[in-house]
Amino acid sequence: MKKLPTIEDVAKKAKVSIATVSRVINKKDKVSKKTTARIESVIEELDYQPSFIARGLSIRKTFTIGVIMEDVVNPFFSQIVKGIGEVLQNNGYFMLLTNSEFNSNNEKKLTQLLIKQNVDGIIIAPINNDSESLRILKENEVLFFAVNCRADINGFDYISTDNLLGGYIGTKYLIEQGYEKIMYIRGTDDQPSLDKLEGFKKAIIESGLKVKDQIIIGKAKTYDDGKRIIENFIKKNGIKSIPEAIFTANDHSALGVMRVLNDFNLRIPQDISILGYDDIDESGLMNISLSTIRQEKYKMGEIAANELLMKIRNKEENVAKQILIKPVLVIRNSVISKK
Amino acid sequence: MKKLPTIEDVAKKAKVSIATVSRVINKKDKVSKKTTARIESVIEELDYQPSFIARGLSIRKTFTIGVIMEDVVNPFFSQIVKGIGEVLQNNGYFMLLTNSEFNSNNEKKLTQLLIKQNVDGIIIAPINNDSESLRILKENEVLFFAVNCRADINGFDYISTDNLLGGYIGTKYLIEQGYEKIMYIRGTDDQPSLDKLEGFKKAIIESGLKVKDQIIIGKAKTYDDGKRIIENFIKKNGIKSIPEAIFTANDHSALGVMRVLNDFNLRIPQDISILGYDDIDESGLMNISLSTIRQEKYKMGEIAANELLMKIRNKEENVAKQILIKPVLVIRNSVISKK
DNA sequence: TTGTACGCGTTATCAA
DNA sequence: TTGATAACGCGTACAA
Repeated sequence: MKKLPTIEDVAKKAKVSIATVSRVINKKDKVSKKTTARIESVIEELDYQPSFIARGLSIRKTFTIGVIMEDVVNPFFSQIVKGIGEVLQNNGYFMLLTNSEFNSNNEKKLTQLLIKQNVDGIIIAPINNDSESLRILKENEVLFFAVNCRADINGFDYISTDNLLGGYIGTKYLIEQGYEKIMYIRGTDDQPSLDKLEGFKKAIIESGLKVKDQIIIGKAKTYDDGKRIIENFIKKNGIKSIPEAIFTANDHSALGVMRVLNDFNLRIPQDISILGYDDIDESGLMNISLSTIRQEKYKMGEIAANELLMKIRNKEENVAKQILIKPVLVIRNSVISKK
Repeated sequence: MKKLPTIEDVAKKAKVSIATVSRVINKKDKVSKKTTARIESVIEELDYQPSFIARGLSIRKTFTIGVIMEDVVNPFFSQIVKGIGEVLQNNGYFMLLTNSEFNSNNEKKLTQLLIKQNVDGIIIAPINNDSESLRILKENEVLFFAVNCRADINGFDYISTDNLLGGYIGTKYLIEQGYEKIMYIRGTDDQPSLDKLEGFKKAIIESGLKVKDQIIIGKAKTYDDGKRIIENFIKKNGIKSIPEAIFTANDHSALGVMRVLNDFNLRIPQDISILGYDDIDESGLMNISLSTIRQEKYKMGEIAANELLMKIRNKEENVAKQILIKPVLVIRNSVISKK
C-alpha cells in the first residue's frame, strides 16, 4: 500500500504551514488568492486527499453510519439497505453494513463494535424490542434509528409498517371475498409478526367470526419454513383439512406454501386462495402472482437514514420520532372471490 | 453522544501510565499480574473500549474493507456480499459497503472515497475490465480483489465463474436435447456477459451449427429487460418466429421472458424450453422451476474476502491470483428433450 | 516491570 | 493573512 501524501507534504511543497493548507481545504478562514492558488495546484499535483480517519480523530466525526440488519440476502432487508445506502451515499456518509443473522448475541457484539469504531450513528433492524443492543445504544447515548420495529414504550425513534393494520386489512379482504375459515401462517416472535397476528385476530372478531375456528400455525420466516409447515400440517391432518384461504405473515413462506400446494395438484386460486405479506419483487413475477400486503421497504430505509442524519446535524434533543407507514393491499391473482 | 472513556481515563484510575494500559490491552509486553488485574478491573468498571480509529491512525490499519458492488438488491450480488460480510465479520474486519449502480463515474468516486477512508483493502465487482477504478487502485497500490470479473491481461487478482464454460455447457445441453435453433438473450458488455456469449458461439460452431442461424438479442440484465426484449421481438417478428429453445444470460431476464410467454399462452417447457444463468434462489421456487447454470455466488464472496485478508496479512508480493470457478448445469423442469 | 515521549494526519486556537 | 502548537486517542521505541 503506497503511502498517501499528507497535508505536510503539501505544506512543504507549497512552502506554507499545514494550518494554511488546512484552511484552503476547508474553505473557512481567509487565505490570500495567491497562496490559495499555489496550494491548490500542489494538491492537484500530488493528488492529495485528506485522510478521513485523521480528520475523524480530530473533529470526532467519522461520517460513517453503522447498519445492523438481520439478513442482507433477504430481499425485504436488502431493499431497506438499498434505501439507506443511497441516502447516505448522497450525503457523503459511509455505510458500515453488518449482519446479525437473527442472533441476539451477534447483534449485541456488533453494536459494541460499531461504537468502538466511532460511527456517527446507527440504523438497526432489531431482533426484538427488548434487545440488549437497544439498551446499550441508549446507555451510550448513541444516535440511532430503528427499522422494522415498533416499540412505543421505550421511547426511541423507529420506522415500521403499521403491521397491525396490515394484518387487519389482509384478513378483512379475505373475509370480504367470502372466506370464513382462514389458515394464518404466522411469523416469529418479533414485534412486526406479533402485530400482524393481532391484526388478523382483530379482523376476525370484528367480522363476527371466532378466532378459535381459524387455524393459526407457524412460525415461518423463510421459503423452507413455509414448505415445512404446510407439509407437516398435511401429514398430520390430511390435505382436506386445509381451508380455502391461507394468509401468511410473509411472502417467502407464501411461496413455499404455494410450491407444496402445487405439488399436491391444488390450483391457486381456484382451489385455495393465498395472500402474502411484504410484496417482495418475486411475488409478482410468475404466472400465478401473489396477492399481498405491500411494505414500503426502500422508503423505510430512506426515511430512517434521512431522519438519522437530521438527528446528527441538528443536535437538538427532540422528542422521539415514531413513524408508521400504512401498508397497502396489492391485488394480483392468487386470491379469488368465493361469492 | 456520550464521550467514551479513553485509555487515559483508565490509566489515571488505575494509577499507571497509558503505556501500561495499552500493554495489557494488546497482551504484548509483560505486565505484572497485579497491575494487569487492577487495570482489567478498571477497564471493566469504566466499560472502556479502545477507539478503533485512534488505533487505526497509530498503526495505519483500520480493519475495514471497502466493498463496491454494482447493485446490492440484485440477489446475485447480495449473495456475494453475504459471503464477503461473513468472512470479514468472523475475522474482526468491518465492511464498508457501497453501490456503484452500474455507473462508472460512481465507481470511480467510490474507490477514491474508500482510499481516503484508509480502508485496508477493497473488494470490487468492476463494471468493466478497463474501468478507471482498477487503474486508480493499481496506481495507489491498494490491496484489492475483484469479483465477477475476468481480466488476465491487467494481471490483478480476481475470482469469477468460468463464464465461457458456462455459456458453452448451457448451449451444449440445449443442443443435446435436440434443439438446433436457439434464441440467445445476451447480457450487457461486461466481461462475464461477453464470455457467456463466446461460450454460446463456441458450442454452436463445435456442434456443426451456424451462429448466423441462431437468434442473438439483448442486452438484458433485469426482469423488465427480459420482458421488454421478448415483447419487442414478438411485436416485430410474430410469436411464431420464437424458436423452441431460449437461453438467457441471467435468471432475471429468463423470469421476465417466462412471464411474457405465459401471457401468450405458450407453455414451458412443452412449447418452449428455457434455460437461465446464475441460479438465483427464485429460480427454483415456482411450479415451473428454471433450469439454469449455477454460479457459486456466496462462495465467490467468501473466497474474495479470504484471499484479500491473506494479502493483507502476508505482505509478500505474490503473483496474481486468478481464480475461475466452474459453473454447474442445474436441471429442473423448464427444458424438455425434443427427441 | 513500568513510564516518558513521540508519531499517526487532521483541525482549531492563539499569536504573530 | 499566516504560522506554531495543542489537541484527538492510541501504539511503541526508548529510557528508567
